[in-house]
Amino acid sequence: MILTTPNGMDSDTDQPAGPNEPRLSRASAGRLSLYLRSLESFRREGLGKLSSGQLGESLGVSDAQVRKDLACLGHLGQPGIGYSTNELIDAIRRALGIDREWKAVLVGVGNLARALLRYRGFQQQGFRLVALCDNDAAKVGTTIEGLRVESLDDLTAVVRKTGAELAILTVPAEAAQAVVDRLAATGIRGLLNFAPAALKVPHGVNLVTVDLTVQLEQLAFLVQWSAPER
Amino acid sequence: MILTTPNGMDSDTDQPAGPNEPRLSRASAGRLSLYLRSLESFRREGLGKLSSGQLGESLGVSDAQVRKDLACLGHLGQPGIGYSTNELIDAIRRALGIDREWKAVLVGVGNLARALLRYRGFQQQGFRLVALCDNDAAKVGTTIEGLRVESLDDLTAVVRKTGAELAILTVPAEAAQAVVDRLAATGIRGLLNFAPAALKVPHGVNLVTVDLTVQLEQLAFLVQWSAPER
DNA sequence: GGATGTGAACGACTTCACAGCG
DNA sequence: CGCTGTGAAGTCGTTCACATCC
Repeated sequence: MILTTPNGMDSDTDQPAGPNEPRLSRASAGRLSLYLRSLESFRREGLGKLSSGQLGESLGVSDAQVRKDLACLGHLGQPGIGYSTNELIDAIRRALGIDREWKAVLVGVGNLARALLRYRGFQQQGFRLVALCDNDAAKVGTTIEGLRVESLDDLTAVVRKTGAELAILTVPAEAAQAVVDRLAATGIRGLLNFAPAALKVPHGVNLVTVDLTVQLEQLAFLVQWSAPER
Repeated sequence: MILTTPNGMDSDTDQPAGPNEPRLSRASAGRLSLYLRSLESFRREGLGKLSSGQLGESLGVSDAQVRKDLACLGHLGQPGIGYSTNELIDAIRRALGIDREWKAVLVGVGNLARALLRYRGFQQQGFRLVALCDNDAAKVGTTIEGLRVESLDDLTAVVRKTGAELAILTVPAEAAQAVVDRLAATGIRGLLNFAPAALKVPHGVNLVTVDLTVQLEQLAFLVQWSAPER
């Protein structure tokens, strides 16, 4: 499988062209995650089969869009019948690369980090937080949710020992780039960044940034220019 | 100003067509937030003027893209010179509707809520958390960061008294839809949802969902299908 | 009949390229 | 000359419509 690489904005995932299977755009990948969430919910309700229309409706996506997205994963649907919930879930997890466990190290032990540590949703999707790092000497050595806080200086050792491939950044914006550079040097392959900063990552390291302020601003924008006049 | 309404996916911001100023796509709006972050950083460094190239480079956006985005805000650039940092910041804040204070009520007092409460970035961008609600009787009446936790049953009164227009949802996925319905009834106009659930909002209420698991999945996807074979 | 898979049409967004201004 | 603003061209993604299969 190969993914299409439209505009950049973050990450620098250059695609070193593999075999020419049907391409999976990043937009599709984003929706696949959502389909997965819906499908799991449908499965809990005991629904074994569903149509593109049903799946789409729950998310506000057109049936055609759903079929297009799913078509990339192979011939999973049966005309006249629909898709098997279980097969879809498996196929999507495979396509997203989450049909296995991913280990992540959490860098920056603040309130957000604590919240993420206690969040069960990550585990459920196969993400495991295996280590904690911070440069605050007062925090190093303390234990949170069963994990000992390690020094930032030991980053390389920690990554190597735990085998973490991903890192979650919950450090202040000013410190973020420096931490990224150190993380890149450890061979980490993916970064989930919560700092409100535009980060540069070297080739081969993937970056996804979640800027909560940006999300709030988008919301304000929508509200501001939507219906009822004020 | 009026915004273009491409595909839905979340929110239901129907655009009741206003005067035909240059349109601001949602994609552009997302970038404007990022420009803003960069511009503030440039300003802190004392940079009074900059070009579309400089601004774009810091974010991995082409200079042409930056100019196109900024062109919607009026004639701000001077050929041969560039843009004024201050003017740009003001114009973007106006365009995004954040040239004023937005009050928000936080519903669901868990770890994430605590992290958000302590996060200073919101205040800095003009977002103020003015109230806290939870349906857990054990939490009601306690105080966090100077805010008293109110009962969910008092939601309407709380919203009315504080004048909150936005709500931030940090409740479990199962509870989310019910809370949304109650919030919608209070006349809230925007929702920032952190629950991993596909929510339905009535007409006139705007929704932005931040699903942290989705973001991690995107990252796994990128790493999985990027360079170095494993 | 009911639902999939898919080319073709369409629309939105991005990049290109250049005229025009400071 | 440098940089903006902008039509034109190009690319990407979504919707339509229908042949096809159960």
